[in-house]
Amino acid sequence: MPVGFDQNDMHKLDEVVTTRKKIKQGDLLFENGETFTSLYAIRTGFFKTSVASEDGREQVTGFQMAGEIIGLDGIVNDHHTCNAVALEDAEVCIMPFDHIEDLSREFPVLQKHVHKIMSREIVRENGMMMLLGNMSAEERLANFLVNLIQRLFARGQSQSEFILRMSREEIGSYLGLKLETVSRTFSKYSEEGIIEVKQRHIKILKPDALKQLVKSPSCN
Amino acid sequence: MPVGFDQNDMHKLDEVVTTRKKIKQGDLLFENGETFTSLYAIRTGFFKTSVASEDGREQVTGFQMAGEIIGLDGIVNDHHTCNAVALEDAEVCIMPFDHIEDLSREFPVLQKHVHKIMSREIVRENGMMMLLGNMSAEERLANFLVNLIQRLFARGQSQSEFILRMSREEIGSYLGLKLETVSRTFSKYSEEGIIEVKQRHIKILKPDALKQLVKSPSCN
DNA sequence: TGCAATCTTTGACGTACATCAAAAAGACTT
DNA sequence: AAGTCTTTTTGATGTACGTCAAAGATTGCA
Repeated sequence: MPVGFDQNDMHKLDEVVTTRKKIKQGDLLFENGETFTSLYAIRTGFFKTSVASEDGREQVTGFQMAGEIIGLDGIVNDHHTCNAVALEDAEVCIMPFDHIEDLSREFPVLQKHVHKIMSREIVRENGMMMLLGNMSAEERLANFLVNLIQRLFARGQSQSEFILRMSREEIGSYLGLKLETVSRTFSKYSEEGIIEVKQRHIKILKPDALKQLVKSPSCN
Repeated sequence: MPVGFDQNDMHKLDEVVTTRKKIKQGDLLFENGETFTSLYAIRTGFFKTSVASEDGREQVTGFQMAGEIIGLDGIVNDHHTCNAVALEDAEVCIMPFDHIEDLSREFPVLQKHVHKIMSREIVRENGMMMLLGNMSAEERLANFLVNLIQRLFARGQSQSEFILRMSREEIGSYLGLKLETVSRTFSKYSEEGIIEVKQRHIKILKPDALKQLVKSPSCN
């Protein structure tokens, strides 16, 4: 993943990434309370992470796609504090964290990489706090879509057309809204000709109109 | 800070922490856009961190007190993405991040420490997402107070009586509420005999009643 | 010591989103 | 292909919190 290695280094780094695991749609990769041992690099598929309150309310804390890392929450207390569920059949690389720590003492560039991944997550969550604390339903959904588009684009997929991997309820949970509000807001965009919505199939007609609705540093 | 060192190690670690800086109440420790060089360990005083949207809305992302670390947001892009303001006269240790990285390659226990600090922040923000996405005003404020009490207690201060370092507006911004709602909720608790409020002076009368209002894993 | 500025409280009223409900559209099963 | 289950959409109504406004309280400054 990181750059600046010779062949020999690469072999050592490969070690960290040897074991793979397939997760079926709907299955847990890890869950709250589980002992933390590894970070996971998503090779294919799509995940959501969520936390739950004592009385059972669920908050989706993120949607993760190929190339992204999950499991960082487990480092502090050697136990995971959130659940990670595959929203479609997926494959991950299991990266034992002890091993990552050993190697990143040896390779400064890996060390830096790990630090940046963690800091990026902190910054993303700062952006989510802004979204949840200050933004209207319309702004939240626009933000969500623009962010999704950017990440799909970075992976070489179409920016103008895609299929949502998650339900209205999961989007709502992520954005601090109820599913009905998410649905209504989709309909509103649709009426305004900004997007075309057919269930989970989304077509972006006016990307600029959408970006204009995003008044806040988009959360990466 | 971390344990498991001999004298010799300690001297090396001390290096990281040599430079100190005083910040006057109301002054910035760092701000959005500023180049990132260092993390800061708060020795004394009280800070808030906040992010701003394009159109100027502010979201307080955290309140930090003695012993806590700020600046982690700057690591990803070598620039800070939030503002850190002293809410009272403060003193911090400046810890150049390059130096931290060098030393943590040498000392596994420091390395682990750094990782845990970052992961702790991620978990805290997960809790904030739950708070902002799912909780009522009453639950949010109870959560805020219980968290504050715990942290003050950990520092040997009174759990039952303290002075808020921040305004109603800043509390509101942190909790995704308006200052009037914060004030009203304080008044409500007061009427119920749970706390006593005189401006920024808070006395906790029924700590258990407060804890019962917190239905979610308290955000550390 | 008084006056301005700021912060906090409280009241009256408005609104964005939640809730409740039911129909419509897909998806899954046998 | 029919039937069940789940998801999504849409409408009608409710409410928690926001907005606007004004009166204390506190702090700072001259």
